Order: sequence, then C-alpha cells, then structure tokens
Amino acid sequence: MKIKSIRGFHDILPESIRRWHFIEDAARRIFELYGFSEIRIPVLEFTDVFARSLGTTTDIVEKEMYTFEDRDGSSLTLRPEGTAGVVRAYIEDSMHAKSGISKLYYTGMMFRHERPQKGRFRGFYQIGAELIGPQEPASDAELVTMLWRFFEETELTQFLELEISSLGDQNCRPQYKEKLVEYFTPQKNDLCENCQRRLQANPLRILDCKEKKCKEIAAEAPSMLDNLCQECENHFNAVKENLTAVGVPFVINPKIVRGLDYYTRTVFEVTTQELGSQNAVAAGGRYDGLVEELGGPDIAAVGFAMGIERIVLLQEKAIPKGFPKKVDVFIAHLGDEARKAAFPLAIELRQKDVSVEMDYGNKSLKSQMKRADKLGAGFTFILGEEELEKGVVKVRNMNESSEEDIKINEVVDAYQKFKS
RNA sequence: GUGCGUGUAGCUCAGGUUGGUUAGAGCACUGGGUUGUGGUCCCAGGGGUCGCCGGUUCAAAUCCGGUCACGCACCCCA
Repeated sequence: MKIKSIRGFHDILPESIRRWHFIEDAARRIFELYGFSEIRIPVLEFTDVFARSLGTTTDIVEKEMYTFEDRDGSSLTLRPEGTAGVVRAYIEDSMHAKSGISKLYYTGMMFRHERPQKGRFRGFYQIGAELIGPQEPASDAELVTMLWRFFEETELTQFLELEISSLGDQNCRPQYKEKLVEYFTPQKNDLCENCQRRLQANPLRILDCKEKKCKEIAAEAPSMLDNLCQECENHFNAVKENLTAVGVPFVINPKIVRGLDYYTRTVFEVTTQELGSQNAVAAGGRYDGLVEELGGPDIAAVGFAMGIERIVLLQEKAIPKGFPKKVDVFIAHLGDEARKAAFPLAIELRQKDVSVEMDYGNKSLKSQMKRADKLGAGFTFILGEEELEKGVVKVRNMNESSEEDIKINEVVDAYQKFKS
C-alpha cells in the first residue's frame, strides 16, 4: 500500500508556492498599512471555544469539525475557522486592557470535514483580519475597504463582486425572526425538508436556500433591511456612505446569511462566478456579541476571512504565467580545478545577495548551459581551464548572447555594478 | 453525507465498445550531433505491476464487483 496524504489534504508544491507568496505578501503589506499586526494562535482549541462562538446548530459545529478526546478526556477541536481562536486569545491575553482598538490578522490552516471538491478542502488555508474594539461604522468600512484593496492589488476584482447587508442586532433581529416565522409557517409544507427544520432552528437560513421552491417563497419574505431598528439602520447607512466615498463598489444583497451565528449588523461576502459552486472567496461581518459570549468584556468587533486556495485558483486565471523563479547567475565550470574555483565564487556572490546556481559534478558545458537557460539565469559565468589560466571568467549575457572576459577577482564587483 | 462521471509514463492524453504477441504519442527528463556554449532543429535513451483489491476467462489496461482518489452537481462555505 502506497503511502499517501489524507483525503481533502493537499501539498502545495514549489511550482505554485510563489503564487501563494505573492498573495500572502500582498495581504501582509496591505493589512500592515491599515494598522494590523499578525497574531499566531494554536491550531487546536478546546471544543467549547468553537461550539460557543459559531453556534451549536451550525453545520460546521454539527458535522464538520475534527473533534477528538485528549488523553485527559477533554474535548479538543482542530480549528474550523480563525475568529473564535483570535477572540479567545484577545480575552485570555487581556488585549482590551492594553488598547481600545486591536487590529489583528492571521493566516494558517483550517479544518473542516466536508466532501472535497475543487476549491474546497478539508485542510485549507485562510487569511483573516479582526478589528476588535470600535463599534462605529467607520471601522466596518475601513475593514471592507482594506479587503477590496487587497483584491485590487492581486488583480482579482475583475472576477469579484462585493455584497453587503445588515443582520440587525439584539434589538431588531429577534423581532424580525418572528416575522419570518410568521411568514413562512403557513407555507411550511412547500418548503424543502431542510428548511422545515430551519424554521425552528434558524429561520434566517431559509433565505439563502438554493431549492427552487424555497427561493420563490423567500423572494416575497420580509427583508431584514426593512426591519432594522433605527440604530442599525443608521449604522448600515453610514457604512454604505463610507464605502461609496472611497469608491469601493458594492451591491446590497439582503439575502446574505452567514454560516456562523455570531454575526450582527454588517455582513459582507466577496463572491465569484468563476469557481462553480464554490462562489465565496471572502466573507465576514460584525460580531459585537462574541467577545462577551466567550467570557470577555462587552466589546464590539468586525472581521473577515478569505480562502487562499480559491484566491490562488482565481489568480491563475488573472496571471496564468505565474511567477517563475529565476536565478541571477549560473556558474558553468569545466574540469576539477575550475569546479574548485567556482565553489567559493558562488558562495561569495550569494553572500552579496546574488542568487547563484551551479552543477555539483562534472557535466558537459552544453548541459550546464541548458540548465542555466532553464533556470532563467540572466548571466552565465563560464570557468574552464582556459579562463583559469588567464585568471578570468567568461561572463555570458544570456539575453544578448554576448560574452566578455572579466578578471576573476573583479567579477563580483563588476556584476554588482552592472546590476545597479 | 447523497447522486453522476473519471482514473493508462512526471504532465496532457490515445488504446478499451469488438479481451489475445514486447501498452503508445506529444510535452518534460537524460545523453549525443557541436572533443568548451543555452533558448531552434535532428538522433538516441530512461521512465508504466494501465489507481488498488478481488472475480469471470486458456488469456484482462480492456468485461464484472468492491474500494480509494479526483471532477461535477447537491449540500455547505472561505
């Protein structure tokens, strides 16, 4: 039996890792510009952290978590998302006492036991950001703007749409829920099995059911946006105003329902048509109740998470060529003496930030040239017996196919001068 | 978790329906043509227990069953 990876878990190979770096670097750069700092938190938490945050009736908690017993009997879970752990750390490390505003971002692998598909894995990477402290709508707008800037930077906005809505808060949502139940109950028998169950557990989720019949019925349902309390409405309007002011394009979709229970007020999704049924690329919203729910002070927060695999998939469409790795210099050597001389030269160049490759054994010049070409070397330094005798290296410009002899003890400086 | 489809060299795929001598191609890889010069060209070579297990058969890549993986849709979501 051949050894292999677990279903739904995959390797990210060197040929695609530069694309990942491009995406991760862009996120870091932009998030840092917006005042965020990275936080690294454990992959494993007490199950309770997620159960209490996400809501016990959510699919993630009900059937997708990797949960197991520790040796002492406590229940542990591999994180299915990042927010719960960040908030746990925020509380545990008393970050609220250090500053009124905490801007945190994270990246790492998340775990959900779903049926794997393209762009959907059991072990997958997310980058997320949490802005904890302010409850003002300007913070929602800043966070969403930051997210959109990231997609601009990675050239993905052509494939994306930003949808926003408001879910109301503790004042208006319960009343709205009742209204929904009132609306759906008479038509209960026309709803799909799933939605009949949702009517009890979480009537909001009926709104984004994909079942044709449910969609029809939901189309006429009262909208949360018409039932916001004054404060929530003001908040939502201010968010929209702020986004418009900085030119972030959005559409209002009152049917947005997040899969996690902790959201309040602003919710948003960045979606695409390019990835089949995996249309969500990033999503987030405000979660004013969560910090307190997990045992911390009553502190507001907004956040989002994005799926890196899906972004990589889109990125491949935007920039199909990718990001090939290129070396600056290839040193081709002929003969044992030349090889011995080439080695310290390679090390010295690398010391000076020049990327260098060379063969380890004795290969024909031709095959070394081929390798230099394949590695995308800008220059090949040829060091054979002739050059050794004269104390020079033959420097070949690979793009112009021109060659020039340069004294071996001057070649490093000469190369650096040429580069700058 | 449900349904449908696919699974042959590192990659993309022929062959399979009509089982039958050493299972093919292109790309990639290695070497040579040019005894010291890449990206083009030519030649040669290496690489496959035909996803895995079992069944039918004198004989299975080919037919059947199961299983695993991937893909698509459902579901769910980032």
